[in-house]
Order: sequence, then structure tokens, then C-alpha cells
Amino acid sequence: MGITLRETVKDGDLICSPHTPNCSTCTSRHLSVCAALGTEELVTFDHVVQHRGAPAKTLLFEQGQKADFVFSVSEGTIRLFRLLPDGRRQITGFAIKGDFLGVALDETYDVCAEAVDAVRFCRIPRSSFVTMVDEKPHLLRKLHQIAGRELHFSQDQMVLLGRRNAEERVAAFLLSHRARLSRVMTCSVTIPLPMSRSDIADYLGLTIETVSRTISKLAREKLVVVVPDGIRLLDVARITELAGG
Amino acid sequence: MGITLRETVKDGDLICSPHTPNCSTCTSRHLSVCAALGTEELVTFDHVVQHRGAPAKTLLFEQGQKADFVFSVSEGTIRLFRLLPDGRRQITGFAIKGDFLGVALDETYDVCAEAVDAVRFCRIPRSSFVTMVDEKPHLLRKLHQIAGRELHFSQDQMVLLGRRNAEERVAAFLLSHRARLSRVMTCSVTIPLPMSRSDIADYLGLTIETVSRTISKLAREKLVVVVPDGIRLLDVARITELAGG
DNA sequence: AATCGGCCTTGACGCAAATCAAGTCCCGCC
DNA sequence: GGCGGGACTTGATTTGCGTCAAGGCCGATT
Repeated sequence: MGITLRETVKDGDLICSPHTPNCSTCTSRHLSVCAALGTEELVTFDHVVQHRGAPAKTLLFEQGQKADFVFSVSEGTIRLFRLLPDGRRQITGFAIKGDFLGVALDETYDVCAEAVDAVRFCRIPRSSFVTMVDEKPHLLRKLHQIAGRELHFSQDQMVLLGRRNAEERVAAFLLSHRARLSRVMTCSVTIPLPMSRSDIADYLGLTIETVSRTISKLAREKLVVVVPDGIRLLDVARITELAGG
Repeated sequence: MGITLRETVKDGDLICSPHTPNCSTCTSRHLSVCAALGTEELVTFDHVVQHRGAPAKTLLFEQGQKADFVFSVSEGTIRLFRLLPDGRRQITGFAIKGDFLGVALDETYDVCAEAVDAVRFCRIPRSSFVTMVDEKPHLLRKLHQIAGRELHFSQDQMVLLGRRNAEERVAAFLLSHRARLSRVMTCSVTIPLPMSRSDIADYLGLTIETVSRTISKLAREKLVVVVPDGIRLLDVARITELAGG
């Protein structure tokens, strides 16, 4: 939470997959932008894409930095956040498998991105990607569709941050995170939460203590059970009510 | 602020401009999506665009409703908001001259839109617009660029709602609103605010009273002067400091 | 096994903003 | 001109969440 960040990861710090996988066998193949790629485009993609991995806490890029790459997450969780000069942090989202970073194609990153746990991703030089997008309108269409979804999500988050109380925020977080996870994994009622309480707090506009107390309260009311690195939902219906709308 | 809304405006309720203006003479011609239109495209546009006006408080469309039109605002202010079942409201933005509503091209509107004061706008059937966008990649590119800006803005707003105190919120609102206005009008230090305190409160995640008190405090400290339907900034530098980063 | 350091939880207390409650101003309307 | 109502301000009080502080748990390190 300090106001200084470690320096952004250098290329050498990233783990290259020993036998570079290719896009056609990628398990994120049908997710996100990649879903919009035809088989022949996939070949083009394979030429420019770099498959990489990074351990927990790696800073992948920083707000304001020149956006040399766009990313597609294939494993693990990445926190996206903004920092205020005095160290306050607002996490704007958690990126998971299938999520695309850099939808806007901006010259600079508008948030910081940091690995929550060990992550794998592929990255594409932004310039190459922009070229492809400019040549393939259907790729741009897909990208725009993703941007639209993110815009919609941001509005949900504004309602949450502006008008919901602590309990509603936590309940809504559990449900929305579960919904997102369900796109990419069979996740019944036990939600894996690799991120810390501090991350959840900074995502929900609360403090660690309030998040902890709220979860304890839900547990006391037998709506959830706290498990190592996750939370099991016991009463989805009631939690949905609490999340409210 | 009630939980029920008046029914959405019907076509008959909207004021048709007596002598329909055309896009080439429109004062929003160089703003927003329209800026991306070539002269010959403008002609196509003129055939499908409908110029309309509406008095204050007109509900233009509602969240969840089928999105029959996309809009470009040419005069006045529109509040965009979400409602919770119990009546709590979060205003996600104020649209002014040059702003485009419906960037995502979604099938349904994801927010409600209501005229704050008397407004003028042009609207285009979404289907026609989508057709144009599909034919003209550079239009889609422009649209995507706008979506990117909105995404960036949403992140600012998440930081504001999640991590800033009342004073910072109000100061940031005054400055960002001024910046937006400056794109379309010569607006020195007196910021016209057609929206009510209640609107500002619901935009900033505060109550009317807190907004009022905070503005009074800024006035007491001689940083602003409250004028009819607006606020004059006396010390932009100090206000920028308060807004903090 | 003992020590350390994160991370999390829990309790006591404080405070910023919400709520409750007048009151003022101003504009439209009779 | 007087009346009514909405928007705004201001004060008193409450409260939900933040802050401060202590302690527990657990994995890493020696």
C-alpha cells in the first residue's frame, strides 16, 4: 500500500514458457478477443504473440507508462488499480483467465497491473495488434464489444461504490466474482479468492477491518464459510438478496 | 428520487425542430462521432438522423429498455443514472453538447437518461447506425476511441467514489466538469451548473446536505463563490490541490 | 523447535458523513 | 400582494465505517 512501487517488471524477469505453446492449442482460445480470430488469423497471431509467466506480486505495467503491449490472461489473477499520491489505492478490477488488458489501445496504460498469484499470459506488441485491428474490422468489433462490457461493469461498480453499504458491497463482490469465474472454470459454491483482504477492501472502497468484520458477520449468520484461500457460499439466495438488485 | 419513473418519453412528446437543421451546419459537427464523418457520409447521416428537443425532466430512455436509438447531444445537459430497487440513485455521468449516448451499441440501454434542463439532440435508429458502423471501420474506430475515453473516465470516478472524501469529491467534480465544458464553450471560471444539489450528490455518492455544506465551506474559505445556477472558482490552484492528483 | 513477519480477526474508540429537523430564499401562481 | 412549494442551507444528533491497538494463526527461515 506504500506510495512507491517496485520498478515495473523487465523482460528478463518474466518466465518464458519452455516449449512455447501456440494459440490453436491455448485453453483461452475461445475466450475474449481470441474467440474472434479465424484459423488463418491465428497463425498471424502466433507470430507476434509472446507467452509469458510471472510470480505473485510482479508489477506488469504501471499507470502512465507507455503501453508497449496488450495482454491476454491465461492463468492466475491480476489486480488492476490506480494510486493516489498519498498512497490510497483503488482497485478497478481483477483480471482472470480470458480477460484482455489494453482494450482501449491507448498509447499509455491507464492503470497499474500486478500479479496477485502466479500468472501466465500472452502479450502482443501493441503496434502489431493495432495493425491487425486496423486490417480486420471484425477484430475491432470484438474489441469494442469487450469495451462495452467493461463500461457496463464500471457502471455497476460506480453504483456499488457510491450507494451501497459494506454488507451489500461484500455480498455483491462474492456473487459477481463467482459469475466471472464461472465463465472459465467449474466453480460451484466455493469461490477461490487468491487476493488478500486488503485487495478486496481496496476494490470495494472499504478498509481491511470492515471487509473482515463483514465476512465474519456473514459467516456468523451461516450464509458463508471461510475456507483457506476462498469462501464457500451456503445460501446464495440470501446473499443475492443482501447484494440487492 | 422516487423508485417509480414517469413513463419514457414518446415520440410525440419530443419537439421536432421546425426547420430541420442538417448535420453539415450543426455546431456539434466537429465533436464526438460526427467528427469522424466525411462530407459524403454526412449526407447519408442526414437521411437517418432525427433532430429533436425536450424540456427539462424528460426521461429519454430507461435502463433495460430496448435501445432503438443512439444519441448525440447538441444542447443542454442530460443525467445518466442507475436506480436501485429501493430508490437509491447513482448518477454515472452528465452528458453535454457533443456527447454520444449508446457507444456500446448494445441491444438495451444500460442506464436511464433524463434531461436536466431543456435539451436538443439528434438521434439515429440504432440499426441504421450499426449498419453504417459495420460498413465504415473508421467510424467504429472513432466509436471505440470514445469508449476508451469513457472507460478511462469511469476509472477516475471509481477512485473518487471509493477513496476520496467529500471535499475532494466536490473539488474534483467542479474541475472535471469545467474541463468537459471547456471543450464546447468558452467557460472561464464561472461554471454553469444546471443540475440540482441532489443530482450532484447522487453523482458524487454523497447526500444533498453534505454537498451543500462542502460548497459552503469552499465559499467560506474564499475558494469559490456560489452564483445563481453555477459556481465561480476564485482559486483554481487551491481547488486543484484539494481535488488531489 | 523457536523466531519472525505477513495476514487476518476482533475489540474499543473516534470521526466524517448521514439523518433528522428547522428555517430561508425564491419563483410561480392565484 | 400573498400564498405554496421546491431547492437550498444550516444546525443538532446519530451512526456506519474508519482508526488504533492487541492478539492469533500459519508458513517461511534458521
